[in-house]
Amino acid sequence: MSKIRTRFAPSPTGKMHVGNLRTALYEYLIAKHAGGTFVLRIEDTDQERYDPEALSVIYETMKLTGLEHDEGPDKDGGYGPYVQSERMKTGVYLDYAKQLVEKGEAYYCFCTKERLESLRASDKTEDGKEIAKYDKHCLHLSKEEVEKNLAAGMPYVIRQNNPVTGTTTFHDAIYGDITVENEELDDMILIKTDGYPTYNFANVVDDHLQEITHVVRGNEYLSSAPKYNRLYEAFGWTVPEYVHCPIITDENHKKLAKRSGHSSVEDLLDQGFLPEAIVNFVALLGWSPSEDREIYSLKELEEIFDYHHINKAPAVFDITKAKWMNGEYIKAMDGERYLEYALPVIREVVKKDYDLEKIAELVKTRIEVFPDIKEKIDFFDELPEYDASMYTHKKMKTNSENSLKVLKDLLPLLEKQKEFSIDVIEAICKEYIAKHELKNGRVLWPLRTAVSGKQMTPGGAYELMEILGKEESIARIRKGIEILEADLA
RNA sequence: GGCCCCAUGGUCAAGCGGUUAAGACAUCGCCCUUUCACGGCGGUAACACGGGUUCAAAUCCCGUUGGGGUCACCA
Repeated sequence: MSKIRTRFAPSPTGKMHVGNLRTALYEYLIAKHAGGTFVLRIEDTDQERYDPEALSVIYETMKLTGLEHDEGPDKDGGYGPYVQSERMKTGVYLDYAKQLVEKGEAYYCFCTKERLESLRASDKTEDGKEIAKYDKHCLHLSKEEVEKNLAAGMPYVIRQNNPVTGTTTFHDAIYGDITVENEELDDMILIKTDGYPTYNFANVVDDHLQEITHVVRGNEYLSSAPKYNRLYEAFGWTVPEYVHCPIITDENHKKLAKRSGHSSVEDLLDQGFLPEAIVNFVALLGWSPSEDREIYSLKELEEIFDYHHINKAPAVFDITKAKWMNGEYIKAMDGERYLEYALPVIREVVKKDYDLEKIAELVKTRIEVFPDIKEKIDFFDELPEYDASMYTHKKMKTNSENSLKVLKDLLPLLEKQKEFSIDVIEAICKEYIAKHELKNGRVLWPLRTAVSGKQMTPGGAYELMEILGKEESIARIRKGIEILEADLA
């Protein structure tokens, strides 16, 4: 068996869509699983939408997610160039297109855009949708006419010449054999007026020349696959293994689009997702391992990935589950790297001179994505306004009166302390609790409330007081006493 | 609208003719606990419908319904 070669062939036209990432990931996994080669090829045949920034986004994303290519524009493997605009300069696409013309599998077309538009306009369905299928107008041009037009420098395209009878069948690893009527096949453009090949054509030519064995793509390409297939057959080339993946949709079951807010890797990164969590999650969209497990590193995926287990049905991108998974990754992060991510977020909220690392530690098991941190620590810099009713907790058996007593009793004990470490604070409280034979909650609830002004905090009274320090803690307890006294008055 | 694809809980999904129809997220309850989380335990919840084939169908076939995709000198 020949060596497996897969390729990721993005167009640098915008952000990296999660569907693209998944395609890239599967291509990568198929190659790596079999010890094959993963190629990066840049398909920049659309000079109008070309965006140099998008190009760096591609490299950046690949690097971040660990999908390292074995060959590409920056890594020659003998199958270059790996950028289509550069390949075009070699004239390959035009040469191959001409070969097809000679075989009668393609033809020159001089139709203007205006004619094509009126063609579409004249062929509308009831609901007003256009049905676009070229009418083979230029197929019937005589050789002389073609030559004359060419010599006159008339703009032209080259179109594929599909038969109007019979059927075409192609094979897909996931969907099996699919057959369509040739009548349905549009004579798609191979070479554009600007001389560039279309994606459709360049893709086939390059995949052949670069000896790509497995072609993964989203199933939105399923309907054009027969046309690609005909191209391979027209050339007499071996058809690669097609692997069409189910589409990724939003919660409304529509193709995941920008408006969802999380359609691109960039969006996800901005929202505080970890690259490895994104990879893990996306791997499991439309594919599942045979064992019952959810968390996989890229390395582990390489070992177990089997593209035959890819699903057929579209998959909803469930941001809730994605967040859960990200939370799992955060919990498992090593301290140093965690801080790299957490600290900047904490600094946005906490400007005072507190021990930010301690705050980070408190919050680590309580977040799913990093921005979650913010609302959990907003009480550090400034004690929020709060009501005396916060001191009343049924289960803790606390109310304004007994809370007031606790705070008043504890205040002098705490004030005495020189060192305000968690151990010292805890010892004082424990002693007080024991002495009065109280439940922990009876004293710790009021204390935490006073010190934070919130009903939910990361960590408890001890941790918070230690971070806030003696001065601030005492001040907040005093404030609490004030609030309670006002309430009872 | 034509063509193509798809159909197991709210979501991701196991399942390949005989199962008490897994598991995960979400949700609900309990335990742990100074709150919230974490962790642990448990519950609710699914084979779209109708015909076949078969001793036997979530699994195979046909139809219906529903959903999606696609119909560019974009990829």
